[in-house]
Amino acid sequence: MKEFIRVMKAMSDPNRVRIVKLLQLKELCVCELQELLGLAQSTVSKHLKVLDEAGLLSNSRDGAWVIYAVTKSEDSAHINVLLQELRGWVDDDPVYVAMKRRLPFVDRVRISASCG
Amino acid sequence: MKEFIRVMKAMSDPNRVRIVKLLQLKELCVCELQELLGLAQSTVSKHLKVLDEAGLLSNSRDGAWVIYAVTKSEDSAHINVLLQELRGWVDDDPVYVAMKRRLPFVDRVRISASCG
DNA sequence: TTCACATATCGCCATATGCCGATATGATAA
DNA sequence: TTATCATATCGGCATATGGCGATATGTGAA
Repeated sequence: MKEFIRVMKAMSDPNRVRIVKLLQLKELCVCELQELLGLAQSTVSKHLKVLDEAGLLSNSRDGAWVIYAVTKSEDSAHINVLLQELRGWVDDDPVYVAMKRRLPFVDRVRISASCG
Repeated sequence: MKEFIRVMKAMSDPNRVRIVKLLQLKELCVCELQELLGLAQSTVSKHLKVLDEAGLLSNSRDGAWVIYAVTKSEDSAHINVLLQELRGWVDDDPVYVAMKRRLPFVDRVRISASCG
């Protein structure tokens, strides 16, 4: 029950849902999400923590950046069903649509790749 | 988005999840749910309103009782998927298991059927 | 080491949520 | 009609949540 509630609570906020849906399109670092969402960095970080603790996201470091992605592990089939269902459920949210449009133009400059 | 958030919020409370799962076994009136959940009547009523407004439940009158049931309408395929997923997801919650065991022994006396 | 950037955490505030008791509404029985 | 039962709504209280700015931590560049 606890796990289920954590997942539902995690998905109970529009900005968190938008984060998940953006990550379903492309893995992103915190600062990219911050720019897309237009929220304070601390707020984005807190949202990511909530999603992470619900088992919805995974993350990895790339230099100074932390790259977040939708979890791909097969250990929670239920979560995968929910994420799959989400794809077609909330595609018409205007705020999300606008973010999606801006997505290609938001990119970090990778320090580790910009030495040359 | 709004509808999705409403559904997620509705499913973000353990007692509401238990209500849905009990109703998946058998349609019930408010007083039966009240006894099973061990909550105040006003609290149960409020929970039912939240679930109802999320499109998860339907209700009908039977005399003085209001009988609640899980919605069966096909108009929201997403909700049906979620409800179906819920069946196998939260079956091990001890509180729910105890309620399930008590379910056969909790019943209203239907006024309209107890005249003879 | 020292600086700058990316991220995480902390403290605070406004609002939302879950609970209850009290009360209003709806329906049946007397 | 009046009394009673079932349900819904209201008001209040304690806690949870989402937002921000300030600050701490982690990483790479100089």
